[in-house]
Amino acid sequence: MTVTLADVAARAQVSPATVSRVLNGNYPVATSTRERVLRAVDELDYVLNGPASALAAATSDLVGILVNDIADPFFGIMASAIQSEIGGPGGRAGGERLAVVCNTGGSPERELTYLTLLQRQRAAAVVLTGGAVEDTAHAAAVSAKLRKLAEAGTRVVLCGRPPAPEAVALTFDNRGGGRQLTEHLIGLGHRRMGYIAGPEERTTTRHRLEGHREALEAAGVEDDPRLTVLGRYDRRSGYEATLELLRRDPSLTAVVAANDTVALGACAALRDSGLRIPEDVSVAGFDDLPFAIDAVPALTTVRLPLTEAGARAGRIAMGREEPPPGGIATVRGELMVRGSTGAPRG
Amino acid sequence: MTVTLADVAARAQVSPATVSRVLNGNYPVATSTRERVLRAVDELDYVLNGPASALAAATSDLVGILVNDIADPFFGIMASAIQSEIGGPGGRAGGERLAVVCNTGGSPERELTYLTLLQRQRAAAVVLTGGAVEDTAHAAAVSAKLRKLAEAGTRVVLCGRPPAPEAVALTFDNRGGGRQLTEHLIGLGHRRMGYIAGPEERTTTRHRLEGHREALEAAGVEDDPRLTVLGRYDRRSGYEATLELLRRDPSLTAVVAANDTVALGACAALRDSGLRIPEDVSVAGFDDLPFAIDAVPALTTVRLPLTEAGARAGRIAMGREEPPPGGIATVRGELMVRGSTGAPRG
DNA sequence: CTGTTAGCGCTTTCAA
DNA sequence: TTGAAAGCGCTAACAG
Repeated sequence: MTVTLADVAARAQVSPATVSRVLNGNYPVATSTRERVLRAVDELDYVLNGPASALAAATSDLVGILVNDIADPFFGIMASAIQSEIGGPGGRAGGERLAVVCNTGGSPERELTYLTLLQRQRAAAVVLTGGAVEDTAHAAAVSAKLRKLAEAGTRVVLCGRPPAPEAVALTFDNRGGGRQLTEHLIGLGHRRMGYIAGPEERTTTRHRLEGHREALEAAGVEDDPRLTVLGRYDRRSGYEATLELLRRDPSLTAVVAANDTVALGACAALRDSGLRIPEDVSVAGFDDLPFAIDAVPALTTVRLPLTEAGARAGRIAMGREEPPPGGIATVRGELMVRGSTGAPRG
Repeated sequence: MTVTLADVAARAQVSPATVSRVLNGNYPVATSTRERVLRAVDELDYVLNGPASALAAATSDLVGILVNDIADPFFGIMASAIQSEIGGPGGRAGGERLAVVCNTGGSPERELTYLTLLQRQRAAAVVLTGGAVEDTAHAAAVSAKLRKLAEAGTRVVLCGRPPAPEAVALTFDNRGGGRQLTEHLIGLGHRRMGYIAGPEERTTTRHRLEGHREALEAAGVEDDPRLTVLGRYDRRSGYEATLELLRRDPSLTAVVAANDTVALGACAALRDSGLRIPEDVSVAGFDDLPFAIDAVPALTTVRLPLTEAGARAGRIAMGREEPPPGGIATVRGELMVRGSTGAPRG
């Protein structure tokens, strides 16, 4: 019913082995033979059987990219960059790799499930993006999984995620970025700043917050715990947290958000409260996603080179670029000062 | 070296077939036997070999989701909804399906490549999202591919894409949405409206534009071809097209954008040109992505139920919901009137 | 409810 | 440069 390699071989009057060699292009085959085979492939409209091929070769063309939230451009941009370096020629069979992105939704269980599924598929490589969850048990489970994947020959790369001994890592300097941002605000004269953090157990959350606190401490500014609110990485969280902060301290002059999306929610809450940005309250985000510049006023934020980092992670995953020395590279953010931050009122 | 099903069978003192049955859960097995097997699986840390399993069963647990631009939340939101209905228990082996998203980048070649790759993997289902490219040759090639996939037992579902005889389709009523939007503007008194369209060959572009023109015609408003500019579905395109429209006709009183992202760019261009929204120029978008409400002023747009449609497409792809009668369902958009549109000046 | 027995379609030594 | 043959690890009849 479905066309097999044997059918192609028969038609091209060669052995199955030869067809396989032509298709994989990793073995010398006479030009005339190759052409005959290729013609037969075309005529029969043959499509290689991936599972069979993967079974025999003990490795597949699958490359998995794990993201926490596929609806968030932060991940979409990275995933796109990673994929752009993976898809296209270069794979084993037929010269193509199947770069696929898997959405964990930020759930540790789903992360593990996807890792297992990719392991089951004998994936050629796996790239994990974004912050990790800091639960000890989960971290250990992920580590164990990554180790097994690596042992089975799967290349494991972390992108925008803290280093792990089992993998090559391109890490974002979230702490440094957070520090720069708060230093900027302190430099403008702010002393009472609200901080809207992400989910508690996420490394990204912790590092950005730590940077914020480092800056406060270095400047001798009091770190009032009531001015920090935990939330999620979405707009709504920014909106609600801002109202809460305003309730706790109506005199605050700035709001630092865990990321740009949260910052947008913060802006909306401030506007709805009749406060002007930045005259009454300054707002800062993080990531510099494309929409940050379209906020009104444009958002002061920390630009993370998502595309560059993703592309590099993709190349490393494909073995087309050397991993950084020690297996770890830190990618820094760049402070983008725009209209949403200014001197405090009064 | 790597643990196989036979190892598990030996350890559990049963036949390989029994282990397989336990793992696939699609066959009666005595509870005590099952437990013994499960224990052995655990003890040996066994992971099923996906390719082997797919080869033997002639189908895999892979479900592919094709998107035009993974960095665009329009697709991210749909993909997330689709995945949420697919991942999790219910699959064949180990009860899990591998829902993966593939980023075509809007390229017809990559679309075809991914389809071939998924065909090669014997994917259980494929969901194609977003507008199609209207090139005859490409359309034919895609049709042929979809037919082959369907013949091979892969379920094919289109989500937010025009219907095709080879598949079940949930189509967005882009034409109707476009019409509503322009009717709304005409109702406010606008007569000179600029239109920023998407890429020429995309069905989404054409349908939305057709809706716009239908509304103009129905109201007897002149459709000046100079007021329509083609572009891409991104912010920059909206920015540049708006400047161009302003150059062509400084008296225009409204700009209708192909989607929200483009509308954001249009807003930026208007602001940079010293024009107020909506006092000087009204702006409208399409899709109602999360950030639309955060624009200043909030964007008037057409809300598309991306999450609902995606979830439904996912269920249909899994065979957990009946396809709509005739294989086609039209999903309507809802006009969201917000602050970015108002009566024309003067 | 469980075991036996053939393959699934391809890759890859090993020979020629 | 090509062919023959032996599996890769699993599933699915078919018996029992």
